[in-house]
Amino acid sequence: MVLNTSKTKRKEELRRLILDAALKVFVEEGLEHLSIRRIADIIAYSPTTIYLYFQDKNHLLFELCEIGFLRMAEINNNLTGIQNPLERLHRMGENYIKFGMEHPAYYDLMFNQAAPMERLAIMDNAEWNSGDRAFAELKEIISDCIAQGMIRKGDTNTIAMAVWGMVHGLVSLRVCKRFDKLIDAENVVQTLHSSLEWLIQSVDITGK
Amino acid sequence: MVLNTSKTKRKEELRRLILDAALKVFVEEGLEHLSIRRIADIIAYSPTTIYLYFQDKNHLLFELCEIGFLRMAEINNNLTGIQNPLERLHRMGENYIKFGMEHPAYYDLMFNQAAPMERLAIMDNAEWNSGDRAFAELKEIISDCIAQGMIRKGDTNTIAMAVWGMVHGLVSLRVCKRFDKLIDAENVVQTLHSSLEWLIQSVDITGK
DNA sequence: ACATAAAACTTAACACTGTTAAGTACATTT
DNA sequence: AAATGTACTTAACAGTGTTAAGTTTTATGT
Repeated sequence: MVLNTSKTKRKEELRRLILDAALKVFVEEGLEHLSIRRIADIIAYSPTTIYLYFQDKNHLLFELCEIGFLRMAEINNNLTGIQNPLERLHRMGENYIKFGMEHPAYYDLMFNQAAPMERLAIMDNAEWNSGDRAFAELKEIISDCIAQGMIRKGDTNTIAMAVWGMVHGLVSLRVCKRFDKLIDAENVVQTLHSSLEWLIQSVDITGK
Repeated sequence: MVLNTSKTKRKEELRRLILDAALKVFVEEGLEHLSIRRIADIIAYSPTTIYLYFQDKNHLLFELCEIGFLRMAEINNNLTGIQNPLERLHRMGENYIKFGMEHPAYYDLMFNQAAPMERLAIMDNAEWNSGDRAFAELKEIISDCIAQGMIRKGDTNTIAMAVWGMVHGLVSLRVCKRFDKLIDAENVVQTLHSSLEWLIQSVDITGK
């Protein structure tokens, strides 16, 4: 069967229209205001039409997640050129923080919300390609760090989880507003970066 | 005005009954199944009665959070007796993981969900006592670690955020099921502990 | 003991939510 | 021109948080 006929093209166009509308709402007004009916209003179709293009809301949210991962990959383009793997790791963390601060709605959806993952959980043979790719990239940098004796040795998966965890924790607590009543509001983002720096320097074993 | 009259006592009793029912539902069936009407059914009152005891659902969820913090504090009772502050920190992290694994619904509510924090955000003079207490305890341990030259020096707030972040990140990603498609399911919890161990040992500067 | 006042609770409704079964309008094919 | 198939809509179901208004129960003062 031939793809990219004018039929499938028109199908793809409306699909994209739905995603764009969804994106607009949840970026500008937050995930709690993103409803099927709201999307339908914007694109001037009936709510049920959306179900002809997405199995259910979780599937739609998963697609928004995927778009988020693309945006995140874009930000990580500035890693090329940094030879020192620990510096790469640091910069990757900085990018992670930057992404979380600039796109809190995306971040929440990609790493905190249950909905998008439920799509994956249901069909248990499905793979999480975006997650896999990002995690593999992280593991490669960590392998390099170990190979060059820059961080403590250990199982790559274990360290990758540790490093991902430590950066995600900072961003997640910020996005979920857990620092708001504990840390002076003006300094939170600055302190986020300081925290990452402290962690990277603590993990660095060169010259110790 | 005298407190604890039979009037206020009966008020407190139903209040407690509501919280207990809410707790039962959200622990056994998850936060997404916790509705005002569901609680009302269990306690055999009309849904609107709940609004005589809680301003809105966010306030109720905040109270559940507070109960969660009490449970967490209980788990941390095993810290007394550990003199070495870095060991205390490690154990505190272990407790954090344990709590997250045993009470994922609580954990999600306490650290990921927006709803309970919105109660605090609205009335901007309100303090987050549970959070303050836990954060202060963490900062004290970190002060001790610094004083005894066990971790890199730095601003206490910065390091407290870093340490909280690194443990929360691990637990949060697990509770939000972000490891499920990346790490072998049987080993996740074990790897969580290994990751924490790697982090603690990396942060430890004694004997370097 | 009884009228009055106050507290406790319920009914009915509003404005939403995701989702589905059934039906319509239109374009394409035979 | 009739039949098939695609694209889309209408109407409804079962659920959500929340509120205004009304009812019932309890407590109080005389």
